[in-house]
Amino acid sequence: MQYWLFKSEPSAYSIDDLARDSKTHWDGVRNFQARNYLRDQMRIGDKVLFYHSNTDPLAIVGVAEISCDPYPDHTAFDPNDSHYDPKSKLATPTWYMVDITFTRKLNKPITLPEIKADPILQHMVVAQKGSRLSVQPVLEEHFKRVELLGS
DNA sequence: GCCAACGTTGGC
DNA sequence: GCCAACGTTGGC
Repeated sequence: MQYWLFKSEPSAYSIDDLARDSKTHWDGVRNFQARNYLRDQMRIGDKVLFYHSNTDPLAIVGVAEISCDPYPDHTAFDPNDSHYDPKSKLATPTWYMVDITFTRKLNKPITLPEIKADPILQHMVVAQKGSRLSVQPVLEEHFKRVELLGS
């Protein structure tokens, strides 16, 4: 079982949206490194930290769980979709997605400044300068610490 | 709104 | 295969 961090701009899709929907497709990933994590390593039952980017406050705001194995991202096949990619073919899809299911909101969101100030969490990928990956691996000790600090 | 960081594209 | 140009992400 592995741990991940998913970034989302709350104006596009927030933790409250996920709480309302209970479950969602994580579509639209169009970065090869993120795709490789998603397609090759994510499995049912993996745990996800939900992070709000491009907003105030920047913070880890909740926990979710991967609730299906990876499958082709069908939005890449749809010319009318903003994530359309003509190079992704039905027989050989370029892009993949997973479903995530809401677990809970943190009682206390862990803000990016708090992450950077914490002796353990400061090593998270999301705390590194220029860290743009929208889907990142998370170490178990980091996941546990976020749960501890956020409860 | 600015811009650093980084990925992708395409000319050569 | 190099690298300049360009586009995007996302913190500040």
